[in-house]
Amino acid sequence: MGEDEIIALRRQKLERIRSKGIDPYPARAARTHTTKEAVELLDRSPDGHDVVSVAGRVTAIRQMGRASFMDLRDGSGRIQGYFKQESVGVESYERLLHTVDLGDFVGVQGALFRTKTGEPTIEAESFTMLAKALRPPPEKWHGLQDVEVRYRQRYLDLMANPEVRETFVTRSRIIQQIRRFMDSRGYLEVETPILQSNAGGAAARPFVTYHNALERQQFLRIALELHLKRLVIGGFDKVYEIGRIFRNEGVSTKYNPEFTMLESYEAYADYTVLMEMVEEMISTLAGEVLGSTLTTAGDSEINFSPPWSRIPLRDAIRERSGVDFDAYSDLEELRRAAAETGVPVEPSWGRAKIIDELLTRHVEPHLLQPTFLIDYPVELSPLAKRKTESPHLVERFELFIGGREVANAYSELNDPIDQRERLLEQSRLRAAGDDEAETADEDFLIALEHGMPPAAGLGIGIDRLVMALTGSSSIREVILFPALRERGEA
RNA sequence: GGGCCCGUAGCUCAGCGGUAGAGCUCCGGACUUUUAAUCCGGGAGUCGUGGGUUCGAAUCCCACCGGGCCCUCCA
Repeated sequence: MGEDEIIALRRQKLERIRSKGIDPYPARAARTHTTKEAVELLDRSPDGHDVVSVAGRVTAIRQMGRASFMDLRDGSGRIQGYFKQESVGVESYERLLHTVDLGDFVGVQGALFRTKTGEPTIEAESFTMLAKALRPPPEKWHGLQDVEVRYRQRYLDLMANPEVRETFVTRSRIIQQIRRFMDSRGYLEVETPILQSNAGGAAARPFVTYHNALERQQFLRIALELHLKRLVIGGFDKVYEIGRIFRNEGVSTKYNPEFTMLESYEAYADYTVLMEMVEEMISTLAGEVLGSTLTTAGDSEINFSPPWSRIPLRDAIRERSGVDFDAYSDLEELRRAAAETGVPVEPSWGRAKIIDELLTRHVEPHLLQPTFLIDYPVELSPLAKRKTESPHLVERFELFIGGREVANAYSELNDPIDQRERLLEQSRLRAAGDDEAETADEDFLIALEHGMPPAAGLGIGIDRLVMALTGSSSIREVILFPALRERGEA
C-alpha cells in the first residue's frame, strides 16, 4: 500500500471517529500521572491496583484476538496498556482496533499491575483519542536511518532514535550548567544586537541584510566581542552572553553557518585566569553531565581532569611540522618552508595566514586531549594584548578537544592607539582583497578611547563543546535543525 | 568551488541489459499476559528528474536535483 493510501485510510478512521460523535482532537487530556510516575507508583505499591490516567503516543500495537497491548510513550517514558474486550466492552474494543493507529495520541485509564513477565501495565477500563495522526511513524526495526530525513524532519528522528533525544537533552543541560557556573562567579548575563551596521570581532564573512525603514544595509553578527567590551568600558566588570552568531561560510561536519557561542569578559583579569576558569568549567560540566571526567570520541578516550597541558604555539608547530616560524625573518623563506611540509601556500598569504595554516594542518588534528595552545603571533590576533616581554606575541590561548578548536581567549587589547593601528592594518588587508579581515569599527575605537580596564575575554563554541562532551562526530548531530540546501522538486 | 560515493515500496535494503523483489510497515483472517508477539492470506512502485545509447534500460552514457564523506572556505 502506498503512502497516499495509508493517509487516506487514516482519514477514513478519523471520519469514523467523528461519526460516533467523538472529537479526535480534544482540547485537553485528563491525565493523573506521566508514564514515569505511573511506573514509580506501581513500584511503591505493587499490589495496590491503583487507578491512573496516562496519555501518550501509541508506539506499538500487539493484537491477541479479544485482547491487545499498546505501548504508550510520553516525554517521561513508556508504559503499556492492556485492553481486554471484556473489560472495555465489545463496542469500545472494536473502536480501538479500527480507529487507533501507530503514532496516534491516546489517553488510557485503568488499574496498574504487572504482567507475568513483570512488565508494568495499565489494565484499561477506558481510552480516549487525544490526537489522530494522519501519517505513519518511522518503521520500528531499523528506526530512521536516512540522514537527510533525520535532519529535515528532526521530529521523526527524535521519535525513532532515543540516543538522538538524549544528545539534545545533554546539550540543554550543558548550557544550563554553563549559566549556573557563570552566574555563581558573579557574571552578568546580557544581550547585544544581532543586527549590526558593522560586523566585527572575528575574521569571517557576514550575512548581509537590509533594514527598510532606515534604508540601511545591515549585517548579522559574526561575534559578540565588540559589544561586550563596550559594556566592560561602561562599568559591568563581568559580563557574558550565550547567543547565536552567523558566519557566511560552507557547511561541513565542523561548520554550521549559524552556531552558538559563549563569550565572557572579566575586568582586572588576564588570560591565565581564564585558562583556570575554562578547566574548571568544562571538567565540572563533564562530571555533571556525563557523570565522569572521561568520555570517548571515535576510538580515543578523552580525559577532562585538569590541569591540561599548555603548549606555546611556536613549540607545537615546530614539533609537528618541523617549521620554527620565528627562525624566518624573511616571508619568502617561511613560505617555502611551509610549502615543503605540504601546506598549499598561496602567494597572497601573509605570515599570519601561513602560521595559521601550519596550525590547522599539522597540529590541530593531533590535539585530542584538552590542550591549550598559548602565545599567538600578534598578526593573528588583532584584538589581543601584546606580551610585555615579547611584543610580537599576544597573551592568547586556544583550547582544542578531540582535534577541534573549542575555545579562544585572550587578555584584551585596551591600548586605543595600538588597537587603532592594528585595525587599520586589517583595513589595509581588506582593501587588498582579504574579505575576512576585520573592519575598523570607529564607534568601538571611540569607546576604547574612553578607557577600558585590563580585561580577559573568552569565547567558547557551544556546539563543538557539546560534540566533545557527547562524542558526536558531526556538528549536525548537536544542532536540532542544521543548515541544509533547499529541497528542490526532485 | 573540486573529488569520490549514494538515491529502487511508507521504512531498511537486494537486484546492475531481458516479466521489479525480500523483511518490516499497511489491509483481511486466527489468537484473552504480549512486548521485534506468533501463524495464514493479500496489497503496495514515475526504480530521484530529464535526455541519450539499445530490439529492449532500475541496470550503460550525459546533464540536472538532493544527500553523505573527503578537500576548499571557515583562526
